[in-house]
Amino acid sequence: MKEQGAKERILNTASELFYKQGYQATGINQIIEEAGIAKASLYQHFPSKEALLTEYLLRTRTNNHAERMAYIDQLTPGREKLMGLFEYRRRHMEKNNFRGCAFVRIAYELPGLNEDALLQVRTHTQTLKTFITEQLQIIKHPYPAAELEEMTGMLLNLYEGAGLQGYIQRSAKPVEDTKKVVARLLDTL
Amino acid sequence: MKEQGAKERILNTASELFYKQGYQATGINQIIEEAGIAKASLYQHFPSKEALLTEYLLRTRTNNHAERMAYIDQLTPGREKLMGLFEYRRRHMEKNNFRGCAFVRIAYELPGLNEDALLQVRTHTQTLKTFITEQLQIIKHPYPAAELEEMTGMLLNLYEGAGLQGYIQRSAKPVEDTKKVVARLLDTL
DNA sequence: AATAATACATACAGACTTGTCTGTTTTATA
DNA sequence: TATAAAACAGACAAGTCTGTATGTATTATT
Repeated sequence: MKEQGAKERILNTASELFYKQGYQATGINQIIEEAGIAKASLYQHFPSKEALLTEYLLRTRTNNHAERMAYIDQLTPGREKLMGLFEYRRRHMEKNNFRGCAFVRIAYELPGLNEDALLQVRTHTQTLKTFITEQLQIIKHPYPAAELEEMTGMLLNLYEGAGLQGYIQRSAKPVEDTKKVVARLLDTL
Repeated sequence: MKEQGAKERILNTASELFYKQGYQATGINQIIEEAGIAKASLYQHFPSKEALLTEYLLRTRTNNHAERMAYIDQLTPGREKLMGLFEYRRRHMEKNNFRGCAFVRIAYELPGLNEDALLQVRTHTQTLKTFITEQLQIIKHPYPAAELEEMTGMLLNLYEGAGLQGYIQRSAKPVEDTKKVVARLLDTL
């Protein structure tokens, strides 16, 4: 059966392996073997391993965002959507065996990340930040700019900090605990 | 001049390189070259590269802790010491060109980290947690157990989250902003 | 059915990796 | 000063890595 084009199959396999094993630990040969394609075919679609990384990051960012939004869209704007962000992270962690955020992983694995890739990581962060700000403004309106920015930063830190702890402990508890704290925090607004 | 023993020189060089470039990106050959020792000498002191990693983590944990405490010891217990933790992180980041926490780096670079190494990472986290709890108890006494644990987790998340953001943005701003938020947070106790 | 594009298998280059081994030279101790 | 320990230089093994090249087979289009 001809499920999908070679290019798609390569990128799917590479993405999975990059995320699970890391970029450096994943060799071209493993990718072509698991994707079931020839090496020459890979290099016809991607000029280098690094190009594969760039596309992986781009695609993962889009996919992650879409999936997250698909979950959050069902919720009512404001407080509920904000809580949904944390709940989604909890589910994501359990589904992915506590492997953490793909972008944080890459950022830490490759200290000398090229500018393109680093931009993807920063864009991902910015997306989260914007989302948080928007929801906060729905909860409390008007929200003084300085306070709004402060609160946004705080929630982002809690979000990332909980994710990091969850990864290190291989547990959903940090995120669950943080969810409760955030719930209380939002009540004070 | 005979500055230091070969073993020390190896470990110093390896530590520096592991931290700056990452573990995988650092080769044995680079270590011996920059340390100015022979390859045979390295393998007389360390059975493998992985053993070098283990000692690196152990030593870094001890050193980091000692250095942090040397700074914090000058401060008065409670609120000031807690703020000192964040201020120390800010300084540490600037001094180290925003390369982030050595343990977080390793934890993300090597998804399949061996148990010994992972234990070092977790111990580091636990040390921070304990410190935070102690200082909180000084500020507010008695502190109900549930609330104390909650507040500890929150501060740890803010600490780690700010560090992560600072690393990604290569900026001290996230930590500085978080410092202010924490200051206000501690006032409410 | 002929042509063009795509994917195939696989050998190969060249550089890298960790770790071993041999033998020499320096250093410290008795 | 003799002996033992440690560090030296550097070749080598055995394997990995990315990327290229050659030529064949499959697929799609005209």
